[in-house]
Amino acid sequence: MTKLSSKVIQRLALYHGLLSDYVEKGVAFVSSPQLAVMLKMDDSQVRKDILLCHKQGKSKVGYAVADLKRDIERFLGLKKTKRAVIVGAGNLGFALAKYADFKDYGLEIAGLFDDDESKIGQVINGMTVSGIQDLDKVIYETEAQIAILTVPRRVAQSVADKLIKANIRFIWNFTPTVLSVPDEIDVCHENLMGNFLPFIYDK
Amino acid sequence: MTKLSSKVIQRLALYHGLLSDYVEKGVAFVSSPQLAVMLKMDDSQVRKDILLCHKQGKSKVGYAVADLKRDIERFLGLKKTKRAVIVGAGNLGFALAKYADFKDYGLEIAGLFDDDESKIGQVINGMTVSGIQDLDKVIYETEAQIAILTVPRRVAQSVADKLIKANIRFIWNFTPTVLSVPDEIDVCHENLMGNFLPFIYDK
DNA sequence: TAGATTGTTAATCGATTAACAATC
DNA sequence: TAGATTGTTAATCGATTAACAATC
Repeated sequence: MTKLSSKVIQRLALYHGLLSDYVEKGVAFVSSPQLAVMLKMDDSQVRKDILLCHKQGKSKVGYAVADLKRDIERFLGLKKTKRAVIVGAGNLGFALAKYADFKDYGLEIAGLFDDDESKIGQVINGMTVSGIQDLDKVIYETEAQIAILTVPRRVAQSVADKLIKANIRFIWNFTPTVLSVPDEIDVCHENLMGNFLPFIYDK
Repeated sequence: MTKLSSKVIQRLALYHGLLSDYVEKGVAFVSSPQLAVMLKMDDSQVRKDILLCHKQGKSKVGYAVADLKRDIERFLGLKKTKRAVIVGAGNLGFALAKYADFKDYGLEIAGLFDDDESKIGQVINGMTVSGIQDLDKVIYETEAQIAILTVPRRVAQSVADKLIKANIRFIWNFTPTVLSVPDEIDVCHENLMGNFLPFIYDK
């Protein structure tokens, strides 16, 4: 199969979110023009994306909401469990630790870490904040492959180095720092301000 | 001038961030291949982007760090003050209220709001949490055009409606909900899990 | 000079949009 | 039936990459 582009995956995730809402409202069918209007996009794009994972659209009525939702979940592997540790127990780390929607995507938080003594031992969402010294052990025991990096920028690179030594494969980077990492490590840089700038540029 | 694509703006913001680091380290010149390696991209892309705002590259040495940084700032209007209110004083709202980097981009937080009595009056980063009933007044007085939405998903749409009535033009949506808004309102949907999924898909 | 780099054009690549027959 | 929608191909559009002369 041809490799999926990031954009397709992102769009499928958006459809999936809308479909969850429709399921909740008890709507049985939804058409590509309907989805397109919600997302302000082209309806043939929607159909093309959906065809990647779902072959049962019905003329005149559209797609069966529950079936399509399930097919997107399978296609994107949303039900597969992915274990992650959160490093940095500041407000952002706490916010992500409490983020209920992660579990809809199979993302399971296996630990929450900080090097600040005053934070260690705090309990958030049933999880206790551990010291950085326990990082290796927890990553090893839980087989977590993902690290969510929410530390202050000045320590971002050094913490990333530690994570890589502890065998983390994916770093979800919420700091504004561009990390230097070996090629085999995937970094998802959550460039907040960069994402937002295009919206206010020139307006 | 032709309209800039989002991608170009995002890349310029990334160069800008790297240039800040170089300024701090006292590096005077940086070349397009150097920047390209850091960001794992093509060097001719870097040159093309830079040419949009800076015409003084030097053969053999590259670009003057300080000058290029300044030119990107002017080009993207980073020094122009943009006023925003944060609605939702949970962990994420607090994290963003404390986010020091916003001011590098001219984003000024003019207020922090919540409808939870126990949060109203709390002080964060020199700012006091106000009740939602004060939203209209503060938006009017500060002329804030931007709202950063960090409320729970179930109230996201109704709070967005309030914001639009209060004359907000841009909504930076950190909830997982796709908002329905009139055409003249710009929504930047910070689709966290959607951004991350492409990185772990199939791996 | 030799070699590294910019500025710039041309070629390629991929993503989006338009169009429409087939379907119910 | 008439009309709305899917599935799918073709056309368009835009973004990325390759290539290289000019520069210092």
